Amino acid sequence: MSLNYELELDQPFEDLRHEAVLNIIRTANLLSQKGTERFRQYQLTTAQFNVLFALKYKKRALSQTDLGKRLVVTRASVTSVLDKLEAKDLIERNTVPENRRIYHVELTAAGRTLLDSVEGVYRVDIHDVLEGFTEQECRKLTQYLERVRARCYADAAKV
Amino acid sequence: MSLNYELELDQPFEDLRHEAVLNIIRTANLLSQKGTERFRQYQLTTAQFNVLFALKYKKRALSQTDLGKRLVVTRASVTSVLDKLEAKDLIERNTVPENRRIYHVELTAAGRTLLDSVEGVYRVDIHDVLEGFTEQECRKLTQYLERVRARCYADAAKV
DNA sequence: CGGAAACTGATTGACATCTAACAGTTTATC
DNA sequence: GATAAACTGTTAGATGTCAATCAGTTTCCG
Repeated sequence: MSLNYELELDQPFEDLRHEAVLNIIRTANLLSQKGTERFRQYQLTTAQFNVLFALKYKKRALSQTDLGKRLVVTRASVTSVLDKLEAKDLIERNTVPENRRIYHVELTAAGRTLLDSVEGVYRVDIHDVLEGFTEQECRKLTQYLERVRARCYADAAKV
Repeated sequence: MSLNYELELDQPFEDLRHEAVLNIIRTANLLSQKGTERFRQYQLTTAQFNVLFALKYKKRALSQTDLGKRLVVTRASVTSVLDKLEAKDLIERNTVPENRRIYHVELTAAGRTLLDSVEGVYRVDIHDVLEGFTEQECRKLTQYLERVRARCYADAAKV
């Protein structure tokens, strides 16, 4: 399904770069929406799932700031999402004697159990969405996107 | 910049498909953020810019529902964004005698002037971000993403 | 030691988004 | 023609996000 059709454009895209950028954003939105629907079946939002997922696979204790960097979100957002998860007893904030400014965020047993349930379906969804892609094509797609991100960082530094 | 590095993963991604999906979302977030910063220089949010842009290039009169479909957001969201734009006199809601349920949304002169200013810089940004991509590579990237979206639609229908 | 600077998490206010529900209008159907 | 169904825009409430700010806490230097 091309964007031309979706956007009701009379003529094909005049600008291949513009088309590519819009395609990236559009596809990400669609994928996010798909995730949102899936997570809702478990009374989770995407932000909440992302936190649980990050906590499950962390290699070291994470503070709220760490989580924010990991998920590319501000500390304020982390606070808000953790409040919701804490209210559901899915995570806990543990004080750290060595540094009284921070909390180490951890999954509770309930949080781990819930995440384990969602994760299975989540991984199936991922594979469904990229069904038909060879390993080579996955790598190529990833490489393209890494190049785009590298340009974003370069531009940001330039400005 | 690979996601492995960004996510502080000790080991390379075990799952190429998962890596590709996360790359799509991550890259879109970065691009959106870049847009947000740019638009803010003109006191516009991304949603507001999207509306103005759609209105400039529409080929026929658009109702609020039409705008929602075009931008892939709900009618409720359109109402909210239009309220903001109308307060700034950038758009207007015109009643339609033939159908008293709907408004035809149009740019005001001020709205068109503002958009014309932003659009120039916006297009430069787009090209910066995809600098180094050949036409062939842009097409390939777009094709990959269209395939992903096609799978999303297929899956949604299946469920 | 002591004050300045940096860091952390929380809070507030603005925005966008969604779902669900509502009221007015139009269309369809009997 | 009358009633039901569908459509349109709005509103209310929830969530997430951000920027900006605040209050502790820690670190860094002089």
